[in-house]
Amino acid sequence: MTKKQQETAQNDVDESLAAQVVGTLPEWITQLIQINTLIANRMGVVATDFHCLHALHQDGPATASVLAGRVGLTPGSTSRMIDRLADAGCVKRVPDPGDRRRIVIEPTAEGLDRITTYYAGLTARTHGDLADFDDDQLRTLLRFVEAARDSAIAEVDRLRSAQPDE
Amino acid sequence: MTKKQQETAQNDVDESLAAQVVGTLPEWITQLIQINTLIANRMGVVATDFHCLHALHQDGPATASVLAGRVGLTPGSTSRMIDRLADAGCVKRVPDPGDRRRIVIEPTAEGLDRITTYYAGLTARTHGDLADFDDDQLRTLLRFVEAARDSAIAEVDRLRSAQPDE
DNA sequence: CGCAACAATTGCGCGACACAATCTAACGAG
DNA sequence: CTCGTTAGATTGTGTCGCGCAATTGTTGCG
Repeated sequence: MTKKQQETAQNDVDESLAAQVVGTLPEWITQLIQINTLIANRMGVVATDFHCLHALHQDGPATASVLAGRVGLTPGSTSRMIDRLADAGCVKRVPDPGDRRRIVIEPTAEGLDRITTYYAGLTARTHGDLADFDDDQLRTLLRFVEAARDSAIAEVDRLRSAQPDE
Repeated sequence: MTKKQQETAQNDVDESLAAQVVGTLPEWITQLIQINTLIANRMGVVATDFHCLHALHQDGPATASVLAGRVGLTPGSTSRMIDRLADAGCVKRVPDPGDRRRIVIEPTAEGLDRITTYYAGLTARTHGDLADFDDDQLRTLLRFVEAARDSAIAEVDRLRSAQPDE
């Protein structure tokens, strides 16, 4: 438990710590999913809609089909989802002048405001949690979070492309 | 950018780093939700069912009504969800000998196996990500993840209890 | 011995999603 | 220039999960 450990001991602790981190993540994820659902319901939309609004915010405006690929929905479901988000005033359909088949979906200022507003509670808590860490530690956290995000993206791609039961 | 900074400069960097972490989290969450949905579909159940199975795994067996409270569903929906999970062989209903009204839901070994199996991909990636950090850094990560999990739990409680539009 | 309270389960309607068909627009071949 | 093909978005149709309310079985209290 001291700071100076042999490599073996350190490896043991290392694995134990890593396992603890990995074990805590699902508990965290479970709660985050709950939060997303609760926030979406408050916005008068479904969790998927909120997810879509997130995707628009993060990766920028996109057409319906591209958006369908991002959130993992069929084009038909995406079209109706856009209807709901548009009715809620969160997104707007912008026809593409260059190609009249394409219709770009972009979030409205109101839609983006709602994301930050409804997320404010969790954001504040997270900032509070981060206040306990110094600069170097924050860099460590950022490095991990970014790596975990990239891993999650890779895992989504794998699950999407791989055949079921394989 | 050097290691010796005035307090003001350090605070600036600090806030910037914290903001980066906070900003990255939603992107991560979005992917994690996707993964949960994809995994659930592969298991032949809905995302909510998988969520419920998680809750059983984390907090132990529970009755239907308690479970309903954990996952945020009505008792009726919970009952049918248990039907689906039972059909899939992931949980079993165990009558309480002491109170014949109560029926305890507990995950089967097969159900727990499926969680670890389907999560194996992401778990492996996460372990790979964590391999880049030393012991002290892992402690930092663990501390943050646990704090974030607790904050998420607190936020769920807040959103549940608070009135809509407030 | 009723009678209220509790726990789990169904009857019912709403709505989100997948699948397939439809419609418009752009592109390419002759 | 015209027609067939492709791409993109939308709309019928069915399925199914969920919330709400009523029902059944069980416990405990007066």
